[in-house]
Amino acid sequence: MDPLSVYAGKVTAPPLRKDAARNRQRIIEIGRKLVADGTTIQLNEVARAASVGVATVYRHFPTPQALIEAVAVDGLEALIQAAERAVEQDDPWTAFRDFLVRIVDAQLSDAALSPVLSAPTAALPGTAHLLDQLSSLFTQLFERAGAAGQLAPGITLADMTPLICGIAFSARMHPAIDPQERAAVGRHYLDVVLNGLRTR
Amino acid sequence: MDPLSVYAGKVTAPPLRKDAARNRQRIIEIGRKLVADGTTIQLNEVARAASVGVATVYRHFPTPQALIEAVAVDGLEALIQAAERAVEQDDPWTAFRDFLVRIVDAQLSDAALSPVLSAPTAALPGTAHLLDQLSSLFTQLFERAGAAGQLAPGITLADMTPLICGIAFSARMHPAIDPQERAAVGRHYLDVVLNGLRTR
DNA sequence: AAGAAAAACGGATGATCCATCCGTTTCATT
DNA sequence: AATGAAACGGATGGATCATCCGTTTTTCTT
Repeated sequence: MDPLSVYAGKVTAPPLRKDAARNRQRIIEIGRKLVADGTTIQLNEVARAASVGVATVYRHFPTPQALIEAVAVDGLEALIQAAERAVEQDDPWTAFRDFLVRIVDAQLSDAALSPVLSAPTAALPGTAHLLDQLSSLFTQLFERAGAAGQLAPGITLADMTPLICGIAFSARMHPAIDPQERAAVGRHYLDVVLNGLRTR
Repeated sequence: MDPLSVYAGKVTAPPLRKDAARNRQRIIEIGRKLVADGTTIQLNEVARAASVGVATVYRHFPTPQALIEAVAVDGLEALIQAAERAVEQDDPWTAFRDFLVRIVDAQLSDAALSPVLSAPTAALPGTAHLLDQLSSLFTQLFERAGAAGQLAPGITLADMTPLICGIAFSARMHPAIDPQERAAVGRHYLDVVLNGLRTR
C-alpha cells in the first residue's frame, strides 16, 4: 500500500523516528531560547547550538520562519484554550474583551507569537491548522459581541487581527524596560482601542 | 585652520564634490525605487543599479538603514511643514487630529517613513536633526491638546509615537490592495484610537 | 536475532552575499 | 598646468546560506 494514500488528507504525519523526534525537540528548544533573546535566527547557528548537523535542521525547518512557528505552537494552543473558555462566557462583551486582553498579553510575553499571528501565511501545515481553529473561535467571539450591539458600526472582522497586532507592536515600541511594565502598556493601549471600538 | 574646528558643531557638512553629489543623488533615486517596491535593500545591488562602485555606496550610506533615512528626508521635511502649519491652527484638538491624520497617511504612502519614525536611533545625523524638529513641534501639539482638556488622563507623550506607528502597522497589515483603500483603513483606525484617546 | 529496507544523520562544499582595502581617477585650488 | 585632496571602482577575503550524498541509526521482516 502506498504510504502517500495512507496519510493523504490527514493532518497527522507518520510518527517520527526516535532519533528524529529527539533532534527536533532539541532544535525547538534552542529556537525557543534564540527567539526569547530576540536574536535573529540563523539555521546554521541553531545546528551548532543543538549539536546537530545543518541538514537535520533544514530537514525539520526549511526556513527560520518555520522554526519560529514550531516554537509558537505551545502559545497558540494556550490561546485556543483561552478562546474556548471565552465562548463559554455568558456576557458577549466580557468574553470578547477578556480574550483580547489575553492575546495581547501573550504576544508581549512570548516573542514567537507575534510573527506567527501577523504572518499572512503559515510555513508549517500544523501552524495553519492551529490558526484556523483560533480564527474560527475568534469569529464567534466577534460576532457575538457585534450581535449584542456592543461594536461600533464600520468595524469588521478583518480589522481585528491588524488592530490586535498593531497594539502589540505599539507596546513593544514603547520604551519600557521591565516586562511587567510592558504588559501594562499593552493593556493600556488595548483599553484605548476598545474604547474606540465600542458602541457609545 | 583645522577643518574639524571649522565645522565642529555644525549640522551642515562641507559641500560635496560635484561627482560625489551626483552619485549620492543617483544612489538615493535607486534607493527610493527599491523602498517603494518593498524590496529589502542590498547595498551591492544598489551599486549595480546606480552604475556606481560598491565602495561609493558604502561611503555615502554605511548601512541600508542610512540609505532609507536619506530617502525619507523629503517626507520628513513635508511632515515638519505640516506640523508647523498645525501649531498655527487655533483649535488645539483640530490641530492635533489633523496632524495625526497627516502622519498616518504619510507613513502609508511613503514606505521610507515608517522605519525612520519607529527606529529608536537615527543612522545619519541629518535624520536625527529632522526628527528632533518634528518631535519638538509635535510636543507642542500634544501639550496644547492636553491643556485644552481634550486628552483622556493616562495618555502621555511617550505613548503617541508607538500608537501612531501601531496604527500604520495595522493598516499595512490589513488585506487591502489599492493604496487608496489602505489610506482609508489607516484613517479609520486612527479614528478608533482618537475616539479612545479623547476625553468624553 | 540477523538481515534488509527505509529513514535520518552530518558536514563538506559550492553558491551567494557582505563590506573593506587600495591603486586609479576626478575635482578643486592656486 | 600643477598639486593635493577627495572620491571612485571593483577585486577580493570573509561570512553566511542551504544542498547533496556517503554514512549511520532505526524499524521492520522473517
